Amino acid sequence: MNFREQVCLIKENTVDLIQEEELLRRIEKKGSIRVKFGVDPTSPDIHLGHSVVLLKLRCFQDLGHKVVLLIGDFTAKVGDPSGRNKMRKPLSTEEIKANAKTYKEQAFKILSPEKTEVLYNSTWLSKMNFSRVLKLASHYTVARMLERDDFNERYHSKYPIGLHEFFYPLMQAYDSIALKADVEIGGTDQKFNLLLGRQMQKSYGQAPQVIITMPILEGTDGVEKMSKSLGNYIGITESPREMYGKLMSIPDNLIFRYFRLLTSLSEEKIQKKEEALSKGILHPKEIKKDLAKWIVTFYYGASSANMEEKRFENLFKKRKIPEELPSYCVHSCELKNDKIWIIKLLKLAHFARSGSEARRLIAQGGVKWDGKRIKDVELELSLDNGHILQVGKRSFMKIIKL
RNA sequence: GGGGAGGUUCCAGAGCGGUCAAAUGGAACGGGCUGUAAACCCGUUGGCGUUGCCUUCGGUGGUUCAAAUCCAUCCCUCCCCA
Repeated sequence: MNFREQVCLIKENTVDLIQEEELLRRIEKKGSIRVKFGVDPTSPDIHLGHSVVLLKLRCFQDLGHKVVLLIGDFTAKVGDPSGRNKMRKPLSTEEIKANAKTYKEQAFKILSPEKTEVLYNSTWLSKMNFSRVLKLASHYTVARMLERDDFNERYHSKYPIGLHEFFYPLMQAYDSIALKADVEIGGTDQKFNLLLGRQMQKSYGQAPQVIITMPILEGTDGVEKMSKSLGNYIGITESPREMYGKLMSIPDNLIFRYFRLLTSLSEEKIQKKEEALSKGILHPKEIKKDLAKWIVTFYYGASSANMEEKRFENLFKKRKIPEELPSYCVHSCELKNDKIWIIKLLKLAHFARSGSEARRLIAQGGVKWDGKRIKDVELELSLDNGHILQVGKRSFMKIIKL
């Protein structure tokens, strides 16, 4: 692949690439360049949203470039104010350490460890003395700092901005100087920080880094950005089953966005699918199945993906009861005259948290016993072996007498 | 330091003496429709072997036949001015 083609591939699906020509020049000159990606070891669980940037880094690695995974163990003590309207609470050293470890493990599901250099910014930041900090700060002005959306908003709505928070972008910029980064990549929410890195490198007599921003991925609800706290995320350590199921439940308008940002399927092939969909040749469900399979295969391999696909078809399309299901053993001491009251069983099997909830489920027609809908809340069930209790459309449990 | 607002059920947020297990919205759950979805429609959302009873509206005490609602006090949050 020639250099120009490399740049085109890198550029795919990015939001910003500043400056494209500079990127080309550096690749031509060096062959292999240093791509910086900084992570905040605050929440260790990586989800598909984070994977967008990681996959782009992987793309760099596949082209023979080096990724510098920078763990912001020092900056975590400040907390990135990006997109926040509050100060973050600083983490303890132990938490940071533990998070960094988990992060690395998860990131290497995507990145190639051989082509990744892991560094910690405490290495140089903890050695900064006050005069060096002052020098760093003198290269930037308050007014420019306040241009940043989140600071601006906080400033005008009178939310407190810790003075130390101004140092977050400065420290991040200093990291680029320390690393002599050729490229820095991040989500679009990082644009300000990334640009500042460019400017500070110039102030320190270095060639300014190329910056790349990647889109922020919407979560499974299709509206909000994917995040753990909103509960609309798909974690990369989730089981193949969860992952497949969640992917199948994303809204249709997200299918191609996910294809572009989460798979390495070529743009050309994605466009073919889009076309086939709009012409009605392909059903959206089929394309979504493809997507789910792609992603599950990436993380767990083809056999897992095939298994989940089959299971899914059986469960949802054919409405069959899955072959393997969790079971619950009823202790004989719970039985009266060899029978158990349905309400009690629902509570024991954790299908309902209270008797009232169990009654509600039955009243609403959500409970089935061996496939037959239960209507009577007073029902007493006799348990010989292997009955199946179903609540809602998807939860099944085999009930066994102990 | 001075002034003001407020803490209600999962969340947001009404209620301001009885008709309140508490409006409305979000979320969740169940049913329907479907492609498994989304959207949409209907229903449910304190507990109890449940036509009735019991416990909830920041904590504690009080007024009253009756308190989420009134009073006192304590705790906590937020805003404005300095």
